[in-house]
Amino acid sequence: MTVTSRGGDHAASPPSGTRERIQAVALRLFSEQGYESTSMRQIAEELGFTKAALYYHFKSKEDIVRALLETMRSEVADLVMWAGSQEPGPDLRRQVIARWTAIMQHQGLRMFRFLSSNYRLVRDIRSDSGQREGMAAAMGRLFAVLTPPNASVEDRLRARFALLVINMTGMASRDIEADEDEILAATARISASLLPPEF
Amino acid sequence: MTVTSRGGDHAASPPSGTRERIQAVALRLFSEQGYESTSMRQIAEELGFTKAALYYHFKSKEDIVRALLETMRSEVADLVMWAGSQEPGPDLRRQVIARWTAIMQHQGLRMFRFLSSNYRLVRDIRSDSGQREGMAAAMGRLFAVLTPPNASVEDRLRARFALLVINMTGMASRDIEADEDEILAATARISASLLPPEF
DNA sequence: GTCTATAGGCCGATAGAC
DNA sequence: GTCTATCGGCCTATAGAC
Repeated sequence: MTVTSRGGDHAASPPSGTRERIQAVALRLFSEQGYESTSMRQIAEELGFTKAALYYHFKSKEDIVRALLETMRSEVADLVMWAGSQEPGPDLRRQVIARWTAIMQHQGLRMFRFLSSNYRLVRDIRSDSGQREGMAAAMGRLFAVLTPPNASVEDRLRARFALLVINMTGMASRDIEADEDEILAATARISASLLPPEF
Repeated sequence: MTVTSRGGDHAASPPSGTRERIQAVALRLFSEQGYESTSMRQIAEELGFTKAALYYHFKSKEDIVRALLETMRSEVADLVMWAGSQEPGPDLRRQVIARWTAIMQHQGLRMFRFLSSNYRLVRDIRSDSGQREGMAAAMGRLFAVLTPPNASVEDRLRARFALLVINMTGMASRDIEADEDEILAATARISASLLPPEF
């Protein structure tokens, strides 16, 4: 998955890993400082080379965002595909919460932070690149796993909040002194209690 | 409250309302487009004058942020003071949710969006202005109203999530087709169900 | 209170050498 | 793949006229 072309040569070139390193650094800086206040120069210097070298790997700053979006989209799509292959039921819903938590502990939290702080940027980038299916659609299919077919508005909201509280854990626990593990376990219980009742 | 000085003359000058109009426009643009991509020129033109005139009212762009922070801080402090004067109990907790919802429907949602997208900026601005008590402290006292004295980690998280879901309603309901009123009512029920049980 | 004009700096992006 | 050098543009902020 994610077969995007290099800047200089063609597709599927030997995996130097430079693009991935650029993406990771860029995502970290975007989520910590904001997209606009992170310059191409800063990203490059953090990686030990100059801005011009960066433009060899990505043809523009927005192109880095496009790559980040594709990475996250494919991660969500994978989770949805896995969920679609399982038996529906309370057990599946608990496992979706666990997997979502795992994604959010990887690069996901940074990604989520970036997405919610740059709604317009992301929307505008995605609308000019004719993408097959966006992350919003993938999220919609994920929520469908968590809700009965003709769920009420409240139940549909509950499904969305059940995943959102996981993303908000950092913000909510900033002033709570307790191990991270205890906080994550408590959040998982709260998330499960938010899910709409059995169906 | 909020007796900050004008740019040109001294304190308590006649309420031309220009500062307030500048704050409102700036907050809207900051929350919609981001702080960095909103320029002083754009704020000024939206109000029908030029950038230089803006610098008469606020000595810098960060100074606008300082004024916005003070406005929000005093709103939270007022809510905390009111809650402190009431009888504790389930009824008070429901009313705090209702008042929080009201604040968030005023300028609060924009403020919250701005705060969570510009954590570093806000922290750096507040640390060099020696402010008596920050918003974080005011929020802490608000959470205390919603939790028993020696609450568990889970209950403390529940209190924070109960308020956070109200701020997250817009994001969670983006793909749900229903009136705003129905969504708000459902969110209020979910928020109440998140509060830690009676104490 | 609002204006024009400008200083001084950083930005994204490109050209072309190595 | 990485570099130096540069372009054109927009930014925050200030000076000084009205």
